[in-house]
Amino acid sequence: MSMAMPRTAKGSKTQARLLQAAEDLFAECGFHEASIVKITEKAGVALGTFYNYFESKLEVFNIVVEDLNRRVRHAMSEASAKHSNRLDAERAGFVAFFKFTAEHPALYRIIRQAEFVSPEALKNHYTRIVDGYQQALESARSKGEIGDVDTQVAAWSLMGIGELIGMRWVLWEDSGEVPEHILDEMMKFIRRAMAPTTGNSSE
Amino acid sequence: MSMAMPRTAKGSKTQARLLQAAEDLFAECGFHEASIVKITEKAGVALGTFYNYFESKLEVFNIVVEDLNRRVRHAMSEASAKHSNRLDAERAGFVAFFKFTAEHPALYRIIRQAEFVSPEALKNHYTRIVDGYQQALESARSKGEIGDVDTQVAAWSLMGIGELIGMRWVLWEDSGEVPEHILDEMMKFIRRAMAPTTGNSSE
Amino acid sequence: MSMAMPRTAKGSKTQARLLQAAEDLFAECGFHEASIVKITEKAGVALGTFYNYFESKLEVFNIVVEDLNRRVRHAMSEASAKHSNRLDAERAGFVAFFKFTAEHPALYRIIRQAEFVSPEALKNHYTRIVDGYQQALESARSKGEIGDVDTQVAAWSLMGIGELIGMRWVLWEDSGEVPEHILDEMMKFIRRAMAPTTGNSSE
Amino acid sequence: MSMAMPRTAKGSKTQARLLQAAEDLFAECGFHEASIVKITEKAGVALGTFYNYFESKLEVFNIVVEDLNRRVRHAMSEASAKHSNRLDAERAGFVAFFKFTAEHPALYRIIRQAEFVSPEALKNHYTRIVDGYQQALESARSKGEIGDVDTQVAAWSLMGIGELIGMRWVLWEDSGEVPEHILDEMMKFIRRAMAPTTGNSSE
DNA sequence: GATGAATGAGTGTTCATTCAT
DNA sequence: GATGAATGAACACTCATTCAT
Repeated sequence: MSMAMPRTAKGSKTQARLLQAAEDLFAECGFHEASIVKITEKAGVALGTFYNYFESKLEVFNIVVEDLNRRVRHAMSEASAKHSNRLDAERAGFVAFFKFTAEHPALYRIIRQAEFVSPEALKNHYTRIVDGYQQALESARSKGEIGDVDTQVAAWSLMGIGELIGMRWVLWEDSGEVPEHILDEMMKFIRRAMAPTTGNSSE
Repeated sequence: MSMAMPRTAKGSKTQARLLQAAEDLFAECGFHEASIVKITEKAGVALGTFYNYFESKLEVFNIVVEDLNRRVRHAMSEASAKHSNRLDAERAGFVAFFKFTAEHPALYRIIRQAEFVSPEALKNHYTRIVDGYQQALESARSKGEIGDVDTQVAAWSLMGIGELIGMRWVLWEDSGEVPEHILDEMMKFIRRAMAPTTGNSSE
Repeated sequence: MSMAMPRTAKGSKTQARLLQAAEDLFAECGFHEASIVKITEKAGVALGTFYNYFESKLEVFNIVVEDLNRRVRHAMSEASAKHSNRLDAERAGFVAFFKFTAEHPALYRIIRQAEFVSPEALKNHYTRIVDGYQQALESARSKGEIGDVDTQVAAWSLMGIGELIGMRWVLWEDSGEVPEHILDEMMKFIRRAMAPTTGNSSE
Repeated sequence: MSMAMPRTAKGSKTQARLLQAAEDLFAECGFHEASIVKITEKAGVALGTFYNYFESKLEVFNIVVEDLNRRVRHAMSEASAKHSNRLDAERAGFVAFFKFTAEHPALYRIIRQAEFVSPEALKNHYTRIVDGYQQALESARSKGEIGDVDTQVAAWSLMGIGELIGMRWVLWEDSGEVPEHILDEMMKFIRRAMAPTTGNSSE
């Protein structure tokens, strides 16, 4: 949240290099294995330089998490924004999420670390994404694009679906891509779950 | 996986105490903070005793994960087994899962650590649970209890839904329980997603 | 000892600010905790500026010690000077010493650090004060104001008495003042010790 | 105060070696320069071994201070005890103090460090010694061996005299001994200061 | 003259693991 | 089988000092 602002352009560059190195290493080896030595080596600066820009390893972790969170939300909302229909937007959002995941495996890997490293960060990350979902769903529901679902539950469910499908197909498969047909099936699942109620009811 | 078998009854007890202490500490402070000293202290034995029963800290971690996985699956399948209808069974399974989560926060907390500590353990954990789901879904589909869904995608989706709803309401709320109406809404969501196809079309 | 002379008035001011900051910090947190960063921050200048005025942390420490020494001796001799009788002068000197101690706890705190930081500084500090005492005693003795005491031993003894009484009542008591009756008792002690020999002898 | 008790004889020996090494090094290079690496090297054990016996560097420092304090007081009281007259006892006590100082320069050097390292330790050290003095003086006064002095002020004064004479002649002189005549003069000074009042009055 | 980025040796401390008893 | 002393590599972090701008 804080992150001392460098006073010179050179300083900014160094700080950016350190942040990138930290993100990479957290993703690659996790919080505990990503030592300051490794981070500074990767960034090509001396050990002590780290502490010119960050107060602690924890601070840099939090910054990286915040940053990833901002970026993934940006990617998702930008992708959704191109579609007027909620369900199309939904699909686009998921595709963006999976793409981001493929390009930044750091997202999953780092978030999971947060449990013990910085519990608040973990909570914030999920809450922010879900809040975005929920707002979109509220609006879609009022337009009749989706059925009369509980948007909060639906939002957390969507987050969960994306999370595990992403883990299974993006992270665990070498391709790093959710195959088209899996994506289709997933969207079918979601559409049915939230379809506008045309008199059907399973209760 | 192996875990040297104790020769005497006393030995078995010591080993069990160590395992329990390890599980507690992994859940409480995470893999890295849970030192062997702490584990042996909590178990009430000398430091060296640990290595009479386990080859390494990693081994005990894997055993704990396997154990938790076995227990949660057991709890879920036992709960489901009481119901003949798949969707009722589904609900019962989720309830069992949330109950287990409430009683063993270790499940989440430890699994997340696995990412870097023992990636295989992470994969196994999810895969086993999902495989169980999938088989149940296959069978339910052939009986017409659920629609013509892709069981693999559905299984991972259910896992994801349970995972995040559990995190949000069991782990993050003091009550440690998913409120009844949230559970209902979640089941509605799932039922609609997998409802037997009665001529509906989502395109 | 040297201390590079600033070329400009602004420079002199900066140097003075650094010296004051250093004195304050040495007194407050000790030599080792008083980092250059803290000193420059307190002085309101950039880190590097420190080295425009001082060669090293040690140099500034020595200067601070010398300075305190000069000031305390000045305070004491000025106070004594107002009295013609040695024993009255003595009392006035002690009062001045205690007052200085109260206003500059740095004196004790810094001097004690000197043991390892700059042994010479420690030695100089005490020697100079004691030398002053001794000269005054010599002169007083020749005038018959005090008895036939060994002035060197007496001088060191007086120093010791002042040192510990000051520590006990000025430094350790919140009041920061030696109570009147303690001062009186102390002076009685000293007077008797050095009283002109009127034929009494305790041997 | 605490200091984990070793469970085996070997452990006790190691702990004792570490304590001795710590005392030596604190005396030789001061608290800050006496690193754990140096201490363990001097003790001939591995770095980590230190932490089997002490919780921190500070703890070992406090223990060393307490220990020195106990020993010097023991040496002094033992020496005084042989004399029935207070003034003789006084002299013997000082001699013992100077002897201890010569053999354990650590005493001064370490105590002075305490200012910032462990202020309580500093206070305790002086207070305990002075308290002992004061009691002895009380008793001597009631027996008429010394005059009607304020024992508290006298005790702190004696402490101060011993402190500075010791520093000047034991620590700063190569001989490491207070020359006989200096000792004599010092005792004369003290005797006069506390002589039984035979009708004299300096006011 | 003033700045602040960069350095890297050094610190206290932790901890999984080994092994003699 | 149980113990606990011993190990030493590793860690996060500090700080006096240098130097290009």
